Amino acid sequence: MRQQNTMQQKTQLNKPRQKKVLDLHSVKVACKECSLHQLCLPRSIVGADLEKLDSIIERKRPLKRNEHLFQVGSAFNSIYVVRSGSLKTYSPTVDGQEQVTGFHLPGELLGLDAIGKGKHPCAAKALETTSVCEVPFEHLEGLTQELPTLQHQLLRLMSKEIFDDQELMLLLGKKTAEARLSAFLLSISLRFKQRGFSSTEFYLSMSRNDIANYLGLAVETVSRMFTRFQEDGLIKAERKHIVIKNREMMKKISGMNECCDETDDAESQLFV
Amino acid sequence: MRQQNTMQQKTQLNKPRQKKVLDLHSVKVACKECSLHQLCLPRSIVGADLEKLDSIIERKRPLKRNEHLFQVGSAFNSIYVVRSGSLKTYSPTVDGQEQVTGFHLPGELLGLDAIGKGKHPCAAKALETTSVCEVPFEHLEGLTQELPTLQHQLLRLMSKEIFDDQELMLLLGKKTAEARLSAFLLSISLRFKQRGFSSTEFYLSMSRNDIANYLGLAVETVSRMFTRFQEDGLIKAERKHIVIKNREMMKKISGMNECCDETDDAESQLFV
DNA sequence: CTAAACAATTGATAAATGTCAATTCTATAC
DNA sequence: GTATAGAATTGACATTTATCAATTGTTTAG
Repeated sequence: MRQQNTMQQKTQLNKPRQKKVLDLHSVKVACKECSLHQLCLPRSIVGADLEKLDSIIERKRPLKRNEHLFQVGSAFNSIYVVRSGSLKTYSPTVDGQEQVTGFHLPGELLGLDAIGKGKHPCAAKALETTSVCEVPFEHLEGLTQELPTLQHQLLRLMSKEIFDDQELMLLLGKKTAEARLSAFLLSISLRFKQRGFSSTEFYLSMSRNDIANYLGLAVETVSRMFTRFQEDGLIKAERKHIVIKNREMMKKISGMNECCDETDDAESQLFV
Repeated sequence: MRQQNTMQQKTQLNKPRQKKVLDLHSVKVACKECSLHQLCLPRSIVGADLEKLDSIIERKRPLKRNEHLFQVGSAFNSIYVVRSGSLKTYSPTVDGQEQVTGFHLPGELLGLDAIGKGKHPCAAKALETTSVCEVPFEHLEGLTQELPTLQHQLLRLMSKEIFDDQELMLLLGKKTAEARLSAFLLSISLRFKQRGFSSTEFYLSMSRNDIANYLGLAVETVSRMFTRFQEDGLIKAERKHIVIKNREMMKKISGMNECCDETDDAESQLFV
């Protein structure tokens, strides 16, 4: 067995049993002690400000696989930060199918798309055991009035979200199946890296079906692409366990801009 | 000749020569007198607050067709509101092509995707003679500290942008060529309607090439779809002049959710 | 541990879309 | 007004991807 960290495991490793241990019943770990602290908090927020921020954040019991964080059309009250595990967001389509709109890894946000209309345009479902921080939006908005840095941070994060969505549109709009899957894997890889996980070896928590749905392809096509990538020595794929073997070639195939590259530095992921 | 209002003409019509006329050299019309006033300003901003807001907004000379508002990679200083005319935004791709990421009609915003990194990830080019309001972001951010309503408005608008992008991703990800084009036309139609233009008859300021590029299709496919839609009595298309003849059928073809429907009320378009 | 449900893969075929090429239409420059 | 370049349309053909069907592998519930 080689070393195979799921998002779950990594989070656990980072926070070995200390004073307060993450347990399924009472999750009450202050922001200061959270394993995602460095990723999650704006650097500039410290001391008393940090206390303020911490005081508004609610920690919910972890979600089990397939449990919903919120449903389509439900009232928007909070935004969420993934602490460990992962979720997918999806919308219902006219024909009763679901359409996957995104995957959310540790340190990433959910719910920003709901601010405008005051209700969630999509549902969020856990892909594995997952814990999130809940940030009541009214409180957050109030706090931003006191803390200009926080406001700036929030605007930056929303802007990043817009930017990322547009990146993805580039992908979905134009490319072939192999370009899409390649770019998808690189995107996941980069996001893992930004959170301190391995960028060359990781577990995909989502099914082939979810990936296909997300990329606008048939499951069979995705499966065939995985096979082909493997034959071509680009990756090693054993079900959900993925090893990136030839990143450069994958970049070429995906037709990615440089901007989607590792040039992204830590700054862009900070939050609340 | 039937009545054919371009975005240009409509804007002119709404603001017949008054005290201050829009001329190509010195555009200095205060927000209060702007034809987009009702669309553009949060209702709640009045009196002294309006003056403040107005004071930070700069008005540039109109752009001619094919002129750039900003280039890829240029420093982010301001966000922009389209007053009349229209623009497209696009990114360069690896193979030197451009990839169209969006079209921007009167009352709509540009530049929100640049806040995060401090530089524009895409370029913006005028599709016709176009005038915009420039809102220096630092000033705006400062103002939001004084005016909570404005802050709320800004967050809502950014959220809407995220929401809209995800709508589009749904489209690009999954659908057939006819679904894409149909949804595209309905989207344009709805946006015209929200700005007070006709939703059944309008001019497309962008070329078939731009549309195809945007939708991730070949020009030829788009052209054939236009032809087929016409044969099927869905639309009447004479080059850029479009008449929607069977909106219901088009909705069905596009596989759109109800949420993209006319249910969108005026609230969602207000801005700065 | 076993059965049953589900997920993933693979093959054969059909349908959709892209590519190449030719033609017509439109706008622009002189 | 005419010439020219660009945009849009149309047809023939090649390629990609979806669909249908069968098989294998994996997880879950009892």
